[in-house]
Amino acid sequence: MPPRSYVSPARSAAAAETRERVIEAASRTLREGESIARFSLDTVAKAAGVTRLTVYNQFGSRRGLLEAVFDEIARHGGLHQLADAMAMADPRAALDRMVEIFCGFWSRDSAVGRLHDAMATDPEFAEAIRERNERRRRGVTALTERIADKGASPQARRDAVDLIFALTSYPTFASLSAGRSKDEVCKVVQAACHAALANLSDPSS
Amino acid sequence: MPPRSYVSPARSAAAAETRERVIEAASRTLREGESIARFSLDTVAKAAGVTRLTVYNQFGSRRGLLEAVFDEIARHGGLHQLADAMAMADPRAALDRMVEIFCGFWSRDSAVGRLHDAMATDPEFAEAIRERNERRRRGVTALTERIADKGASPQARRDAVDLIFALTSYPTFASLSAGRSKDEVCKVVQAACHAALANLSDPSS
DNA sequence: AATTAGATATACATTATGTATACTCAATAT
DNA sequence: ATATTGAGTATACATAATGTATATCTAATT
Repeated sequence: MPPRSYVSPARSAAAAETRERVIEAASRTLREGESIARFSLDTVAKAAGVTRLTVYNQFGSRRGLLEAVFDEIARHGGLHQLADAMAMADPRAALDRMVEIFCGFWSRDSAVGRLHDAMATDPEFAEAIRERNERRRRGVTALTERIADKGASPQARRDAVDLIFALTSYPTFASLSAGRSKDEVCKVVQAACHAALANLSDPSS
Repeated sequence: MPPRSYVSPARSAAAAETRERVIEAASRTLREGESIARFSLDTVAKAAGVTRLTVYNQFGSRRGLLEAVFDEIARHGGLHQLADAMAMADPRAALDRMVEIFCGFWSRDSAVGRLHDAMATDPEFAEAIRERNERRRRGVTALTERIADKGASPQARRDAVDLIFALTSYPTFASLSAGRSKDEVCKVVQAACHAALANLSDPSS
């Protein structure tokens, strides 16, 4: 008697909707809660109107849920604009645009801050987020290579990339956000990035 | 029958020694453990050869212990050199020295990284650490004011201060430390700080 | 009409923090 | 000398969170 497994459009649609509802409840809980420490699956489940076990059914673990929330935020965070930015003719303008896009991303949903907090307590989640940040690093590297003079040393290039990577990170954005609008932070970061690149084109150093 | 309370030199000395031993065990546990999540008072107590309740006796809470560890690290972290640095005649040289001192501090004991992780889960601990960082901010502010031209706008000064504050923070240090020695990180940060100050003295912008 | 996927109900194991109470023992005070 | 005190211990308990296990319910499919 072979099991007659099947896929059910109605069922999987309902499951997908449940999943969405849980993710929505989770990001809302992250946004409104004052610390990642108070973020429990129990709270999320209640907010979504499901059982805690349903959350485990859908995401496997707390970590799985957090990753799903991050990916959802990333989907609506405007990162798709990066492709256009990278395609710009002027690499310096492209970098400015990239900074703008990431400032928009970091500021769009305050849950990203809480997710960065979650990196501290869950090394595997931290690794997952770091991997997602590699895209930003690759973008910075590509633009830096396009900007750098032929004579610029590999070390100078690496320094510029790593510095710009740090400048465009969430922690830097959060630090500069005290008393500044998103656009103001953006300008400060852009200026700092310009300065980081100055060493690569001006051989006077 | 009034209670005849008293202070015992021998007892309080023994208690102080116990306290030291617990702090030492805690920082070692932080250093060797791979995540703040695995840092429990139970582990620390066993490592120190005392009971968990003794830890509560001495520090009141997990948070109290973490603050004590941070303060102990700060005591031996070379921050006392800041006074000399601030007294230097050339404010730019003073800032370079300040960056050097903080790079030394962040790199001296890897437990500081774990303590910064603990900020994510405990808002009150985070606030306590932020207060201790205010000293750095004040230092940066004072030096920036000494460096800035008379014509530099208040906003430009604030931007420089906040950027340098972010550049000299632990997260930036940790980010730049991937594949770099302490001294190499120091040089990168110093150069970035110089660039952040350029806008304040060169009216060509 | 039987079966299946998703969700629920209930229970349990484990790990932490934090509090409470009674106890041991060496260091003090009278 | 002897009672008392402070630091640490032993044991127990309350609470909260993650994660696993098992049986059950219900609507969608075959």
